[in-house]
Parts: sequence; C-alpha cells; structure tokens
Amino acid sequence: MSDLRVRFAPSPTGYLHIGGARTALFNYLLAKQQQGTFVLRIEDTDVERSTQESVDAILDAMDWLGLACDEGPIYQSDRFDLYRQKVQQLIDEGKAYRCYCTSEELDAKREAAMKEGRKPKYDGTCRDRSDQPDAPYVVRFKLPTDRDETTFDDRIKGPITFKHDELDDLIIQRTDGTPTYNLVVVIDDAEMGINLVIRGDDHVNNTPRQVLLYEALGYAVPEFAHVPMILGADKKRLSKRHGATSVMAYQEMGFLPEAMVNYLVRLGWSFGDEEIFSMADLIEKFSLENVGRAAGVFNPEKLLWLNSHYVKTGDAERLAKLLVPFLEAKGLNVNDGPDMVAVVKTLQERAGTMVEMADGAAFYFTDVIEYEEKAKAKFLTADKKDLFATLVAELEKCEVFNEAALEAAFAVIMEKTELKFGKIAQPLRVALTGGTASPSIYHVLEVLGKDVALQRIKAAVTALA
RNA sequence: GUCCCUAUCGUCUAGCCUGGCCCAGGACACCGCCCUUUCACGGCGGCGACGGGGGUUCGAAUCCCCCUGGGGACGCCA
Repeated sequence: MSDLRVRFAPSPTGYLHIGGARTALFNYLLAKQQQGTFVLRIEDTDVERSTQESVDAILDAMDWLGLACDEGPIYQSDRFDLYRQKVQQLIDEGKAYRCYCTSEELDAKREAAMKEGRKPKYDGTCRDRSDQPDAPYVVRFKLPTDRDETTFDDRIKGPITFKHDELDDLIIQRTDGTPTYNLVVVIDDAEMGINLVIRGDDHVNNTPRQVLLYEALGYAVPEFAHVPMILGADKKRLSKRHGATSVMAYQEMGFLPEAMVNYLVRLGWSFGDEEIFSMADLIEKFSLENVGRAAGVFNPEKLLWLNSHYVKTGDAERLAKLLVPFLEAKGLNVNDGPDMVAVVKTLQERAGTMVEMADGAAFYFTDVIEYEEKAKAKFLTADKKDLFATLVAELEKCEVFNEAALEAAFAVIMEKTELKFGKIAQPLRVALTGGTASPSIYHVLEVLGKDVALQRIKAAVTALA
C-alpha cells in the first residue's frame, strides 16, 4: 500500500462525458498501479444545478467502465459546516473579507474592462472597508501580497508560473452562504489527504489560486497533473454537436467498455507502438510521463476499430449475455431461437458493435423470413425450383448438421445440380437469412438446425417468382 | 483583449530530455492486390507529416529565439 491518494471529482450536472471518463481512468490506473487510494467525490456545491439523477448516471458509467473507487462517493453538500468554518477562519485571520458589491455592479465592471482590453478582475472595492452594512455579501479571499508570483510544477506540463497581478480576490462564499468551487476543492483535497490531483487542462488557470488557498489554510500543497482536453474533428472542444459525448451513449450504441477504456487511454497516452491494452496491462504500464501535452481529437473511427477487435476476440459466452438486450430492443424473442453462444460465434468477426451484431443475428430469431427486395429478385427465381428440391432432398438425409456432414451433402448437391458452390450458396443464403450477406452458409445451417433450415427452404420455394 | 498551455502523416502517436541510427516508425481511415460461397476477417502493398523564419552546430524533427496556428481560462459554474 503506497500513500498515493488520488480522486475523481465530477460535478453532477449531467452525464459522465468522454473527457471526464478519461481523467477518472487516469486516476484509477495510477491508484491501482501504486496500490494507492482512489477517492470519488461529488462536487455538488451548486445546489441549483446538481441532481441525483446525474450522480446515478455518473456512477453507472464508472461502473460500466470498471472504475471502482476505494473511498466515496463523498458529497460536498454534506460538508458545508466544514467549509463555513474554514471561511470564518480565513476572515478571522484577515485573509478573507466581506464584499458587498452586487453581481450587477461586477458584471458591469467586467464588461467595461473587457471592452477596454484590460484583464477583467475585481478592483478591490471592499477589500479595506471596515464597516459592516446590513446587506447581502460574498466572502472574498484576499490575494496574498508577500510575493508577486506563484509557481507549481505540473507532472505533465512542467513548471507553470502566474504573476499575481493576473489574479484577483476570488469569491469563496456566495451571498446565500454556500462555498464556491475553488475553496471547497482545496479544503476537500487537503482534508482527504489527496496528494496528486489529476484533472482536466481547463483547471490550469485555477491552480495558482488554489495553491494560495492551500497555503492560507495551512495545508500541504499536492502535486498536480493536468491532462489535455479532448477536441472534436473541427478542433473545437468536444461537445454534443460532434456526436455522442456521454459514455453511456456508447454503451447503448453497442460498444464494449474495454474498447472505450483502451481508446480513451490511447488518446493522449502511448506506450511505444502498442495499441491494444487490457485494464491489467494499463495498470502495469500507464505513466503520467507518457501522457502528451497537447489536446487530442476524438476519433470515433478508431474507437470502432478497437471495438471490433474486442468483439472479435471477446469471450462468446459473455458477448451472448450482452447481446440479449440488443436483440430484445429489436423486438425479437430470444427464447425460442438457436443457442445464443453459437449465434455469437458466427457473428464475432463481422460485427463492429453489439448493435451490428444484433442486426446480423436478427434472422436467427425470426419465424418468417422477410426477403430483401433485391435479393429475392435475383436469387429466388422460378428456375431455382430444382435446386431447392435437391437441397431439401439431400439435406433431409443428413442426420446431423455439422460442418463435415454438410460438406458431404453439398458435394452431392453440386454434382447432381452441376452447379458451382457459389451458385447454390447464394440462393440458399437468401432462403435462410433473407439477404445476401451472412455468416458462412455451413455455420448458418448448423446453428439454425435441420428443422428450421428445411422449413425455411420450403418457405422459399413457395416464394419463388 | 489579457494570461496560461500547446505544435510530427487527415486523426491518435513513436522519435525530441541524452543532436547523427530518421530523405521520420506504428496505428485508425483511405486506395490497390491476394484469400474467398456472400458479407466480413486476414495477408501484402500504396498514399501521407517534422507549421514558418532566424540562429547554435561539421550535422537539428531533436537545442535557443521570433512569428503563426490551435486549445484553455478570465463566473456569486465546476
């Protein structure tokens, strides 16, 4: 057990998105690798926007990805007393003060500053006032003046320095008495003993303020590792308009969690020329040193490729279980079809996602085959009558439907009909599956079984044009 | 606008710290060929990048500077 303590701290204002999942994953991997502790904290200080529904969605997604936490979830909304106490401490020590400026005034000043090309910062109006008007107030943290810059050494980006005149007195407590993000994140990370903060790039600018807060509160400053953002194909920050950004949306689209994990980790991290990593590999091989510093573009195509890899190589029993809901979503009755594992095995190398697999498996579970228009027109023609008759006659003779028996039967059929294999297989495929693309014809026959197969061939004869 | 970060094929990246092994390697996508009962899988091959300009050096993708591009932050959101 090492003393590494990391955390993932999402705010429950929506689903777990791709970017969040990746930072959660990085945290998880490092914790497991160093036998440290992975804490999950729910940042719900914004009472207005936080919902239990979002918390559940985030928990579900982490569960799906296999990112179990060691501690938590801890809710910040349960800890308001602690935060108030710390705010009071800062006020008592003269490190924070009440500010009576209204948000309207602040907005106006900010806008004016922007317009003049100045950095929009708080002008310190209330910083030195000694009166205590009977009016709503926020509490601001007094920017320390004992030095004029703050530096931290980012584990991914290296040393980063901010001049204090870029900073201002930030609000740590709102008018309604609730604490703000920059304060609580510091208190919680410190109180929870977090010694390495791995989070999104977008927090770099908050970090110097937080360092100052750690110092003001007498806490040890943790290490930081800021991971780059994920962008869409247009190099803009990844958002809904680029497609699905919710992790669980990918589950619904038929992606496997191991593919998502593999994809996410490779976006911005590499290990030589290797592409395929299991969670166990990652726990062994992941390191912050190999995380890139630049933002990366989310590439659904590569995710798909990884997914087909995992579908192809995955355990059929497991995939069979996963496939059921996708089949049911198509309104298919999975109870009176062929053996599900056998079905999966015929489809593994031809399906990119579980949705595709369900599409490809549909014919196994339908009583009445609906023929594709073109397929029917091309292959279910009147001249196929003899062929199908021979097919029925010879297949009837097979005692078992296995590859060896079927091959023997087809040898006879080819001889009797004087047709090449392809000329027989395609019409038969249409009869059996309704279309021209399917798993190997022997496998289809075998999985369907003698009774169903013959029944379908006979039905096709009736449908001959 | 100001500040912070960043920059190798279309995309993810190796290489950069410790200059020469790199007229830059792998993967996805794309194209072609092969395999083949369909669709796929697979195999083989191809296309394709060091953003620009200055330095330093015998020699730079690798070190330094400038420019440009991209991202982020600037909230009583997190």
